[in-house]
Amino acid sequence: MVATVGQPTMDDVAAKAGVSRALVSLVMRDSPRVSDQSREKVLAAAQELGYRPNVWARNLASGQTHTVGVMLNDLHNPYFTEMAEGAAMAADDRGLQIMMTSGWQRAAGEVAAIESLLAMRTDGLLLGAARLSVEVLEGFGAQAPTVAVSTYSETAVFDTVNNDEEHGANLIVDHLVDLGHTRIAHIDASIAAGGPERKRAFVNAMTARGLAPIVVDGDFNEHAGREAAQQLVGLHEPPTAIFAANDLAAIGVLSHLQAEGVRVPNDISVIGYDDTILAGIGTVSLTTVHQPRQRFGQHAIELLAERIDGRTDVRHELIQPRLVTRSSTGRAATSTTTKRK
Amino acid sequence: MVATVGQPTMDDVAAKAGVSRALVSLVMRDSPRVSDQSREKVLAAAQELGYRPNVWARNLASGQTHTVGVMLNDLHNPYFTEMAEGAAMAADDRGLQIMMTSGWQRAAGEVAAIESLLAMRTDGLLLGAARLSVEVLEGFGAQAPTVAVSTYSETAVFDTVNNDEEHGANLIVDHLVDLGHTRIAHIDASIAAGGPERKRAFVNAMTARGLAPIVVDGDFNEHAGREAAQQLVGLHEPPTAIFAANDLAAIGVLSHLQAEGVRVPNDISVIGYDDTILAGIGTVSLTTVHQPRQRFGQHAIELLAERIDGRTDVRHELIQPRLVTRSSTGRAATSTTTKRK
DNA sequence: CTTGCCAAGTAGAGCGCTCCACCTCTATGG
DNA sequence: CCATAGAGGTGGAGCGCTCTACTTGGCAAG
Repeated sequence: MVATVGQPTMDDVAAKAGVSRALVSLVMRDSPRVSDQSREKVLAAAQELGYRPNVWARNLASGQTHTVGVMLNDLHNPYFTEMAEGAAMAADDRGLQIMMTSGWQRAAGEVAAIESLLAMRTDGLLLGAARLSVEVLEGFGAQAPTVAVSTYSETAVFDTVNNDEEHGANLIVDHLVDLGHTRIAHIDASIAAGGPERKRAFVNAMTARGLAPIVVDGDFNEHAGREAAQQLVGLHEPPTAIFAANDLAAIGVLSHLQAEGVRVPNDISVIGYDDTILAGIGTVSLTTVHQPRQRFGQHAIELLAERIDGRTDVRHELIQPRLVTRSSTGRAATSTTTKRK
Repeated sequence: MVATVGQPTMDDVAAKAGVSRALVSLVMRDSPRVSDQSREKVLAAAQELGYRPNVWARNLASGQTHTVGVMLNDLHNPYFTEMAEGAAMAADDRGLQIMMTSGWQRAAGEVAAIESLLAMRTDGLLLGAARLSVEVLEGFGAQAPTVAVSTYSETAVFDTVNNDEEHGANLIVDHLVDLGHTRIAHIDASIAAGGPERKRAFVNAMTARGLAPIVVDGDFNEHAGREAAQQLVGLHEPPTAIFAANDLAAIGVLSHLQAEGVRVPNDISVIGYDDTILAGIGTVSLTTVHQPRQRFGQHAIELLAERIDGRTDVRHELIQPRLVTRSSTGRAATSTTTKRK
C-alpha cells in the first residue's frame, strides 16, 4: 500500500480519473484537445483530491514562469505601492504573475531581493526606484528584461518610466505666474533620488520665462520644509510663492508659516508635489502636482511584455503629471512686492 | 557542439570545474563535506559562468521551499506594509523567504492571491486582515500552517495576532478621565473589519468606570469623521472629548471643529487611533494610540515558524498598544459643562 | 471496401536540481 | 601489514510537471 503523503500529484488525479497523466496536464492547462467528458472526469477527480498544480514543477518543466519580479525600494511610500497596483492590474490582463519583494530601504536588501528574483528565473524585472547605481542596475538588466521606474537613470541597457519633471515644473510655474507671482522659490531635495531632476526642471522653467529662480537646500521631508521656510521668510525680499520638493516638505512649510502668523495663500502661496493623501486633508488643502502612479506601473509592464516578446531597442517613457489646485495657492500679494521695492 | 542556450546549469559548472554535479550541489548549499580546494574551483567556475541556482528546480527536488507567503489586504495602508516589514525581518533571521502578494482590496483578488501562494507550496501563510469570512480562511488554514493578523477571527484552525483593543480603549479613557472628561464619545466604524471590537472595548472601558458611553455611527475615513463631529457638536449636551475610529476619522473631526470655530483641545479634545504619519504632522498634532506594527509581523512569523516546526495547538496573541500624547487633548472645559447643566 | 484525416488520448524523455547509497583514498592503530 | 575509519567525492534515481511524437478509433469521401 502506497500511502500518498502530502499533497496529491497529477498522477494521483490521473489514477483516480482513469486517464493518463498527460491528459490531466492538458485539462489543467485548458487545452481544447480534450473531450468534455474527460475534462469533467478529471476536474471531478482533482476537486475531490484537493489537487492543485505544483507551480515549481510546472515552471521547471515548461521553462517559463509567466512571472515578473517587482522590486520596490520602499513599501511605506504610497508612490510605489500604487505603482505596484497598476503593474499588478496590467500583468493580470496579460496572464502574468507578479512576484513582489522589497529591499526594505537598504541597498544591500535591494541587491538580495533582486538576486532572489533572478534565482526564480522570472521572465522580467520591474525595479521601483532602486537606490542602486546605474552600473549595478545595468548588471542586472543584462541578465533579464528590465524596466526601471522613477530612477531617472539614462542607460542603453534597460527601459525606464519616469515622471516628466519638465512638464511638472512648467505646470507649477505657469500656475503661479498666472496668479501674478514672480518671486518663486523652490525647496531643493537634490540630496535624494529625483531631487536633482526636479530642481533642474524648475530652474529651466523659470529662466525660460525670464524669472530668477530662488533655490534653497532641503529634502523630501517635513523637517526640511520647516527649515527652508524659515530661511525663505527671513530673506530681505521673501518669495511670494514656494514650490516645495514634495507634499511632506510643503506640510513643513505650512507648519512654519502658520506658527509665524504668515497667511496662506494671502501672504505666501505654497505648492507641493505628489498629491499624497496628506494634500487632500481638509485642514491642509494643498495645491500639488499629481502623478498618475498606477499608469507608471501599467506602462512598465507593457514595456516589459514587449521586451519579453523580443523587442531589443531601448525605450525611455515620460509620464505627464497634472496640477491639482486646492486652497494653498492664490493671487500674489502685489502690494507687498511694490512696497518693499 | 552543444550550445548552452539560456542560463547555465549545474552541469555546466560541474563540467567547467571538472567535478561531479553532486559536488557542485554541495558547494552551493555550503556543505562542510567539501575540501577547500574543490570549493574554490567550483565557485570560480560558477562565477565565471554567471551561474545562479534555479530555485524552481531546487524546491522541487528538495520538497521544501523555505518560503512563507504573505498576503496583504491593502498595500496602501501603512499598517500592513509595516507589518510586512516586521515579518520580513523576522523571516530573514530564520532563513525564510517572503513571498508577498496582495488582493488589491478585492475579496476575489485575495482568494486568487492565496491560491497562488498555495500553488507554490509555501511552507506557511501569513494573512494580513483578509476581507474573507472565517469559514473561507479556515479552509485555507487547513491546507497550510497559517497565521492571520488583525482579522479578529476566533478560530481553532489557525493562529492569530491582534491588537489588544481592550487595552487601547482603557488607555484612551484613562487619559481623558485624568484630564477631567466624563462626556466621551466614540465614532464607531463597525461597518468595517476591526470596528466592532474597538467599539465594544470602548463601551466596556466606559461602563467599568461608571460613565455613559456615547457612540455615533461612522467609518474609518475623513468624511465619516466630519459627519460624526457635526452630529456630536449638535447634541444638547455635546461631549468634551471624541475618540475617533482612527486617525483619518479624527482628521475629519478636526476639520469640522475648525470650520465651526470650536477650539481643540480647549473646547473639545480629540483622539485618533493608529499613529499614522498624519497624526505627527505639525499642524495636526493628534493624540492617538500607537500599535507596534512591525511587532505584529514579527510575532506572526514566530508563530508560523513554530507551526511549521510542528506545534499543533492554536495560539491567539494580543499585542499591547500605547498612547501617544500630542496637542489635540487637554483638560476638560468644566465651565461649559457646569453652565449647561 | 479502402484510404485518409482528424479528434482524442498516451508514452516517455526530459527540465535542473537534491539526496541516498556507495566508492575511493589516506592515515592510524594494533 | 592488514583492518578500519573517516574525509571527500560520485552515480543515478527521483521531485511533479510539460511536451513531442506517436497511437487509436471513427467517419466521410472515393
